[in-house]
Amino acid sequence: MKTKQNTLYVGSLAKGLRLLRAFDESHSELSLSELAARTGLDKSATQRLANTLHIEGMLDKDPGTRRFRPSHAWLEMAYAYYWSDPLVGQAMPKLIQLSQELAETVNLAELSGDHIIYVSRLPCKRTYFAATVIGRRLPALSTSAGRAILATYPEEERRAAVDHWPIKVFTPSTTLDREKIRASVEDAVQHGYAISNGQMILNELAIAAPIIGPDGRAFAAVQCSVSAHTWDRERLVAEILPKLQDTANTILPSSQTQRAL
Amino acid sequence: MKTKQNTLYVGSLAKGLRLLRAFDESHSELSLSELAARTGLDKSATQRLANTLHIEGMLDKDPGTRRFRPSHAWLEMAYAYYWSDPLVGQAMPKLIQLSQELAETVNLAELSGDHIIYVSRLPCKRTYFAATVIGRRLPALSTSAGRAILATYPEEERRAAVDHWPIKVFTPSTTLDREKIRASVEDAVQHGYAISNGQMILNELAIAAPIIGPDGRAFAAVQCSVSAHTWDRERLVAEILPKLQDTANTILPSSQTQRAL
DNA sequence: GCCATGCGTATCATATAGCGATACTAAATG
DNA sequence: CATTTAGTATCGCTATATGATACGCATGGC
Repeated sequence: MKTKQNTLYVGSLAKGLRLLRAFDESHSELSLSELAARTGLDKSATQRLANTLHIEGMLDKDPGTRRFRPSHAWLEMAYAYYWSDPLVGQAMPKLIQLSQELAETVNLAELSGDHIIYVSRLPCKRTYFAATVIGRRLPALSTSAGRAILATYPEEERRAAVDHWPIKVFTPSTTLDREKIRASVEDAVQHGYAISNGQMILNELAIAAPIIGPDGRAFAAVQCSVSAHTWDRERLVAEILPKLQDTANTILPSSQTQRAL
Repeated sequence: MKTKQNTLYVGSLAKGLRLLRAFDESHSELSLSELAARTGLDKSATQRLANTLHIEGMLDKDPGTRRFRPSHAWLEMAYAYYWSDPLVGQAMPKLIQLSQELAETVNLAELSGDHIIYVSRLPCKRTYFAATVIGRRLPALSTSAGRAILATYPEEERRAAVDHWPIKVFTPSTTLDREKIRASVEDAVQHGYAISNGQMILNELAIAAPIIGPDGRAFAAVQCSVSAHTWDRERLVAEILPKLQDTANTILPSSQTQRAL
């Protein structure tokens, strides 16, 4: 571990965090050796760190299988997060209102580097599980929210982002052609909203409007996703967009607060 | 730090976690010295640990004020949690359905020691912020969900819990009298549901039905909270309870999975 | 305008606390 | 029953975290 030759860097803590990050949607419970394998740490280190996390209540341990799982503390962290994010407090009542009016799933997404992360989700219809829980991180370029946000950036930055930000395949219809993405973003520049089609899951239509800060830049967006079986672009723009934009426009991030690295 | 004279315990990691836990609803952003004060660690340790957490992306740092805040990673942890909790996947579509039918706020709460924690929330009406976000931990005895869960326990355990589990005052009408709580729990034993009244916030009525496992014990509950201005106990029982119980009954925790310490 | 205070940052000698090889135990696998 | 695999425990070594100290930069009181 020569991650940093920095005296202000505590390696053991960093390793512990590696263990926590070993858990994700496809690794929801891990044994000691799986943990060791996934983190690249040796068995002893893994043992000590996992044990510490367990004692400190960050990992639950099944007495039978001896496998580790995220504990309730992981949810408490989300709770603490919410209080620290000035946007959420502002937005929440308005999002509830919106979801009731539309009777469709409404999300709040924030930019997080070159990804977006769903900060709040108000599912109104049955959908796949990943669409109902908060905290999902997706490549910004592959989402309507990401494109809507990006569209508020100066041209130079838009270019660079479309050229370099990551893309990942989720469905057969996920757009991989960066020129098509560029067109979609530039379209969003013109109209002030972005639409995506089957990027994350087939037959899903999503529309997003940016939440624009005092400097003209967005770092969050309100998004609504519906089924392509019952909706099309025209109806989306006619029936959903107005309220969506109204909502986005009334959410003004407290000026001094920008999410910094 | 003589937290544990245990060679399987990594103190630095534990201290790092202390820093994370220093953030809560009333401490949403902290400076270095506040962190040091709140954790009881000295300035140097705090500096090193906070810096590490920052480098590892667990804490954001405002370049201007140099204060730390929870990062988006805290939400990603919730996301990972959700995949690890077998109940949530089961329950989510049914909760969405229920909230649509009732047009009232529906929550999923799990027992976590002597507290309950809100695992999923589907707000349908404007309420206070804390009621709209997941991860809130509350004394089980002060909530309808906690009482409904407790009511599925054998008499001996119920007694002990009502005698010893913590209570905290939230509103002028929070019940502090343990005998009244006992009555409420025993009532839930009889009827299979619990009602609470203004425990967390004034003029809030809540009703909860336990999700009962194969062993007859519950460790989670479906809860619905409404305004006492427009609802009363009778209507709650007549109009909400049936659907609430139906929903709770169709959620069966996969038998082998019990949340272990 | 200047000094005092408080806070964030950086440095460094020291010993403690984390390291990882190894050995032990228990439970699966064939 | 032999064999493997995974979890648990031990222990001497030294790399690593420690915390006292010093520095620089703001803020604000006088």
